[in-house]
Amino acid sequence: MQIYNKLFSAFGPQGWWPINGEYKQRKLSEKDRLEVCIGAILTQNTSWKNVEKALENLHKNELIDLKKLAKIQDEKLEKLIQCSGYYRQKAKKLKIFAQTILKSGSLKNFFAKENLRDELLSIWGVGPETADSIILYAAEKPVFVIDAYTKRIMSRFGKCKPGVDYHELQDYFHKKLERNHKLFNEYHALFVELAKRSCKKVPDCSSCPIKKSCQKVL
DNA sequence: GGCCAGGTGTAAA
DNA sequence: TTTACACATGGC
Repeated sequence: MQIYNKLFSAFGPQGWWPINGEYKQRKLSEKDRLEVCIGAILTQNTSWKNVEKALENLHKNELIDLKKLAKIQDEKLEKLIQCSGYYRQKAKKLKIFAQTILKSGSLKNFFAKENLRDELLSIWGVGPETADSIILYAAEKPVFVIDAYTKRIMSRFGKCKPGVDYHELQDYFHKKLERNHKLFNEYHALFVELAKRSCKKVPDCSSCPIKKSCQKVL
């Protein structure tokens, strides 16, 4: 919580996860939530910049739509999301995702499932981070999202080992923080913001790609 | 030109 | 169970 407070006072509220190019505070629509899911898959090991372009292409073609995604031709979808990298894999992932959700009828129904996280993880192409991003940012339920930034920064802060296991670090946050999806949303966004910034000095960071970022808030 | 980006699935050791 | 590798584009 101390780190959170430092980050928050340094960077302020992030209002995270851009929907259709802007930061929304209001209640998410079904389409908003679907866009978040699609974004979560497209951003796998990929910069958000590239994902934004792909999302824009999908919007233009009215493809933020489960039924359309479920049956679109592979080649067409691949072309639209090409700029986000791994486009053949991701096209397949999006289709499988849409087809799976449709079995429940809607995202709303799917999100209401008791064991939502396991359901998500059983979908091909959805791993722990993608599943948790969807739960936190689309379903708005409190799970803490761990990503490469979080691991790196926390190990810099001496809170974990560099190669810490995903769930081990997630448990750390779950035990320390109150279960509040807005807090988790903000916290994860602050980590990403920190990682994007630059700074002067940190002990032990000579080879860290984000060495310039961390010291500022320490 | 090399490294990194809001990872995941698969197959070999 | 752990490790290595494929997947692919764009920015710096």
